[in-house]
Order: sequence, then C-alpha cells, then structure tokens
Amino acid sequence: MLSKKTRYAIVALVKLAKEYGKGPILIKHIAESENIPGKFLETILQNLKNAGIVKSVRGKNGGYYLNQKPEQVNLATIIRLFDPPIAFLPCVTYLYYEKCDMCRDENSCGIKHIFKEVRDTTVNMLKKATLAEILREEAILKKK
Amino acid sequence: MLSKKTRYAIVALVKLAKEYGKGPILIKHIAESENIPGKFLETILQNLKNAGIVKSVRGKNGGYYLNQKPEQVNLATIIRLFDPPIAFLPCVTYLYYEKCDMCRDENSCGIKHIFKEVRDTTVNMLKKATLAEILREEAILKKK
DNA sequence: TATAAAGTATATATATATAATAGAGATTAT
DNA sequence: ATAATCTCTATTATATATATATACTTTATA
Repeated sequence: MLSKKTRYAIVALVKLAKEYGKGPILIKHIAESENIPGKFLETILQNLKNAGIVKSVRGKNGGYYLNQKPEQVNLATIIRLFDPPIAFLPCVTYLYYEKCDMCRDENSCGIKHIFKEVRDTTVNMLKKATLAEILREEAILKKK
Repeated sequence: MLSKKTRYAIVALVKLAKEYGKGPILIKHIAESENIPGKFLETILQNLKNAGIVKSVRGKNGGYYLNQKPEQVNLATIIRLFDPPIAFLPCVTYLYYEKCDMCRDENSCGIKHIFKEVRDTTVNMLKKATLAEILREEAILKKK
C-alpha cells in the first residue's frame, strides 16, 4: 500500500495540474480543497520541490506550481520519491537492489522470476499514468 | 514491499512443495535449509496451518507438510494471509475497502481508475503463480 | 518602511507495525 | 519413561509513519 504521504503528493500534484499555467497556488488552498493536513503538505511540497517537480514563490502572493508539463510527470516517479520500492522484493528492485538472504542462486530463483514480471508490468503502467492522463481519464469518467 | 514474514512463508512453502508427498518435514530442517529464524518460522507455519494451507504432525517424527497440491497454492493467497492488501490504495482493495478520505467522487476519480487496473493485473499474475508453477520455472532456469 | 502573507527549516511526539525471542506446555514414537 | 516434536502465550527491540510545533526568512504593497 502507498503511504499517506505519497497519496497526498499525488492528489496535490493532480490539483496543481488542474491549475497548470495559472501561477502559484497557496499551500493552504491545496490543503483545504484536497483535505490534506496543512503542515504535512508543506513538507511534502518541499520534497517535490527538491526533486524538481514543483517550484515555489516565496513571500506574499507566493505558492507552488508545476515545474514540468502535466504530460511529463508520471506516477512511477512520484511513488519512488516517497515510498519504498514499487517491487515486492528487494532482489527485483532497480534502484534499491539487495542480495536475497535466502536464495542460493538468484539466477534460477522461480520466486524472483515471477516478482520481476509483476514489477516490470506495474512500472510500465505507472509510467504511462501521467498527470495529464489522469485528468483526461477523469474527464471521460465524468461524462458517463 | 512484502514483509519478511511473507517472504519466509513463500520460501517455506516452496520448500514443502519440493518435498511434497514425502511426509512431514521438520521446522528445524526448513529453517536451516532456507535460512529462516527457527522460532519465527514456527509462528508462520502456525498461521499457514490455521489457513488450511499446511498440516502438522505432533510428537516425535512430526513436522509440517502441504495440505493442498502445489498446483492449488498461489502467491496471491499467501500474500493476502500476511501482508496488507496487494493494491496500492484502500479504495481499490477487494477485501479491505475503505472510502477515500480525499475523493469527492470515487466513480470519476482518475487516480483510483489507474490503481484499479494495476491491482487487477497484479492479482491475475499472482494467482497464476502457483507453487507448482514456481518449481516448473526453476527447472527451466536451471537448464540455461 | 512597516506589516502581513507566504514559504523554509529544524526538532519533537506519538502510535503502530515488524521482526523477532523466550519459555513453559502438550503430544507422540519408540 | 524419555526424547523429539509441535503449541501457546508473552514480551521486547527497533523502525517507520504520520504528523505537530515553533521560530525564521522572504516578498508585495499600502
């Protein structure tokens, strides 16, 4: 399961994608409209800023806005920023690989083989899921 | 990521599948051959027993053995026994559904829509991954 | 230039889950 | 009778998740 932090990050970014091009949006405004604890959202937006996904304007009339086009921000990137690896096992992660402490031979491990397939499939789906794609999907769902 | 408990459970069950039909296997034997803490494995096997996946024989010459054919035990079942839901979000789980506290309208939520697709795909793959399938795959990988 | 509106930075708190470990008890083959 | 097993109930250490608090810095504008 995703942590609340990751979920808040996704929801906040979808909100910023909706307001893309309209200048900086207040933390407070995002927190209230998306039902996210304000102080917690501050640290989340800081993390997103350090990762180059959003930018901020300080001082009066400040706020946050997307630093990339909604087509360029995908869920795999966001999840990897906050959560432990997407994969089910450390031995099939891309960035956080750890040698399996149970395996005698990883190359012939049937368990690893299956979880690698699951990981690859999942990551592909999450990479296709950009903020733009999420908004497009919502527009379709609302018509129904 | 899967918990260590789940990983130990999977590895122990694969071991029991290898020894299927050979009578009860000692906890100690599984623990040593698979590199799992013995006392921890005890509680794991108890859980698996309560779920009807393995059976035990008490007393001398006792031990554990599979209660179902290796073709009938799949990874989705095992993971669900120990870990939180397979899905990334509470609003797309089958057994542990929780209303989303951020969503205004779940039916038109683009985020939910994507994570539902990911969950369905993952669960299908894990259901196909039976103990028999894992052993079959290992035999193929070893030949290479 | 004073002031209020914003974001920034650092520290702390609390609850829960994970990953075991310990030890006495019950059962069974020989 | 006894040694080999599984069974049951507690306990504990550590880490992580989910925040909250407080003081600080920056900026627009009246």
